[in-house]
Amino acid sequence: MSGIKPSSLAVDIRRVAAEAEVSIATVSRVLNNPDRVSPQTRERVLETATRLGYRPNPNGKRLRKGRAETIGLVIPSPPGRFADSFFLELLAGLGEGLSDAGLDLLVATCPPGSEELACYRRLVEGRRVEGLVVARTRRQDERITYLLEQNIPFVSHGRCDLITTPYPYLDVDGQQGFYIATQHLLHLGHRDIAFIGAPHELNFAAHRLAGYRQAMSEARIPIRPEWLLEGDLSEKSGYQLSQVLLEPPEFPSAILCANDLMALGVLRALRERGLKGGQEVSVIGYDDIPQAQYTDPPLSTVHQPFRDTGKRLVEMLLARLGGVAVSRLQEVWVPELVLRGSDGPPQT
Amino acid sequence: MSGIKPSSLAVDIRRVAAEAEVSIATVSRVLNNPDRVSPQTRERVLETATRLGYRPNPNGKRLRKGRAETIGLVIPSPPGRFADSFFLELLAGLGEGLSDAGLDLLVATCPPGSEELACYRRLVEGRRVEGLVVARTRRQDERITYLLEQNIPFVSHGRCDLITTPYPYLDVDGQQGFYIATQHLLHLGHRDIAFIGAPHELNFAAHRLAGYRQAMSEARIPIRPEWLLEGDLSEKSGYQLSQVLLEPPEFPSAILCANDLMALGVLRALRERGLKGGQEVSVIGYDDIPQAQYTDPPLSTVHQPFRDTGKRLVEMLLARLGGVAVSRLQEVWVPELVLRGSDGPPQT
DNA sequence: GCACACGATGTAAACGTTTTCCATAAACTA
DNA sequence: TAGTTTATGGAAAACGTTTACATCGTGTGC
Repeated sequence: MSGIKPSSLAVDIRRVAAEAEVSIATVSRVLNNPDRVSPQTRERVLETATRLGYRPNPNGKRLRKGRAETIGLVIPSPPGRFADSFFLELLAGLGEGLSDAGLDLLVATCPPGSEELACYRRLVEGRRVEGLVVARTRRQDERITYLLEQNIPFVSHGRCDLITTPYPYLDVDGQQGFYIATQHLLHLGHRDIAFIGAPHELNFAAHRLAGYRQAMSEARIPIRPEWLLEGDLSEKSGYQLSQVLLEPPEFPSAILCANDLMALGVLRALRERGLKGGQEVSVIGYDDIPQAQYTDPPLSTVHQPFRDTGKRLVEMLLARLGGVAVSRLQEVWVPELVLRGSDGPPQT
Repeated sequence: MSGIKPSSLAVDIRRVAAEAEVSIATVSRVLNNPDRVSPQTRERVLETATRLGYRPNPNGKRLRKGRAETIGLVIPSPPGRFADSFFLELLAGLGEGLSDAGLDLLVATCPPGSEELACYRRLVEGRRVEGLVVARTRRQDERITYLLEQNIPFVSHGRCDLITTPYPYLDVDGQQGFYIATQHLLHLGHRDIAFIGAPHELNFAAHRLAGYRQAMSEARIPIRPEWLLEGDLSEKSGYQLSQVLLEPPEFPSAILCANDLMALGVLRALRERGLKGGQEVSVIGYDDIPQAQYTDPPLSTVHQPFRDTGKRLVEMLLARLGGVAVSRLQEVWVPELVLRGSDGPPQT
């Protein structure tokens, strides 16, 4: 019951003050407002502080300042295995900027669904975080509305098209990304382009679909409804849906997938049928996950700079915490089409 | 500079006390030692607390209790892309148990190398966490020695063979895993089994290699040094190393890979050379990552229950925090060989 | 030489809890 | 009935900071 006793008592501000023969106020000032104390005492305090290895107790500080000094990220963790490298990359990007700013990163995981909002509530209403990053937005996202309602600083990775109240976001333009990708296929001569989309509640699903639609419509090519599918972003789902696509006597000459994982599934299905990806059927994914370079053929895809995104999200959140207006914290980045081996002209 | 003002003032313990017409001490007792207060006042306090939506300020509590109520995990984030789903799975497992225990999870990311220890120092000496989980241990792991020296509770995912001081760990027996896997190949009739290992500083690298060695030695088959390679766990590395393996006129009939990612690379190399994995060359990986089910052929591998591992790690850390002896917190799990399509009898 | 500002530091009051003491009252024991 | 335990709840002291305010020289302008 007693637990573990710390090896040595931690040194607190009093100790430093006593040792440096100043008041604790001065010690605090040296650390927080260095210019408000004379150079000689500042030096002396600084010296004793480092000598004693003084580290301000974060809880004392947080209590006094009324700040959590922590930002939160909740990661959905579906049952079963999930390898969404997206979140890991985002995490790496976030971590980089945060520790510099002296903020901690609190990560919560929760099964997607009804418990998700409860998880946000715990962080926000329990005052455990002073800001949040929300990722993988849905078209109508209860998390965003909740956070807006609570008036707590946050930044969103991705927009929510159905929410009109302004909020800070950083999005990568999925419509533009797939507009370019589709145009590329069209220029190669494709006309029979199928589309495997993402779950329609996800905001980016609509965007990527819109890009495809826009390019097709501009080229005056009608979209065949049976070639417009919706997957669940998993490799398996891409595999299964392409079975359907490849079944009829006439099948598409190109398949656009809303993410790379599904594209991987499509490539596997092609391989099984003895079809060469990039020759008999072109495939283009979205995200540029690490494996995309190593598929057979290497996957052409739309690159998302997840890590840079994470870094920028931190900057934006910091700005928001500093009081920068929401209107100045809305960014949309243009993604880049990276061509590898899985696309080519249609075979005649 | 002013930042954002909270929409409403948070309700504190005083407010609840006033409203319920008791002292703040009683309110605190109701929440922490419910049986030390009479049923009727307890009910009254509870009612007003929920009515007002009272949530104890974690920083007040932490300061008073001298506990961080937070455990830490530092994730190495090498520059460039890293898709180590391992950490994400672990995270999911950890998260599950932690929030139940009322503990927060602080995640830090840092580039591997010299900065890593500094990151641990920040968490420990800055009293930001009251316990840690360390993962992916090295044979001689400075993190472990540091934490032992600081006498701060932690649990390790994986052992450090070169550290003799006892410490709490949960490991999956890599030696046993690859012993079984190698035996399986031997029973199938293979004699020419190559091994692509992990970086030798990693602790599990030694174990997995030992399992392979043990089985080979028991079968009295000498190991050809040119078939004993070391990769860096990436898909690319597996691909490149298998180029070397497959080059000579006589090449191995089976390749054992210290992780699945490298096995994926081997499968790709095989495919490029028109060799069928599981027929011309058997391949067995380690980890059982999600993609393993979807490779061509599906990858036979040694399953690691990452999520369960994470859950158990939390239990162990909680026990450690509660004062359970280290000797009772050392577990080694036996992994399971899962056979899919990438292994088969050697071709004669 | 005097009022006054100013720079440097100390004093003390928060921040929101938990917990150790007490005080009271009620309920047993002898 | 006196004395002793027991249940209940209040008062107040922490926990380690930051910061508003007070203090005290010291130099400046006139």
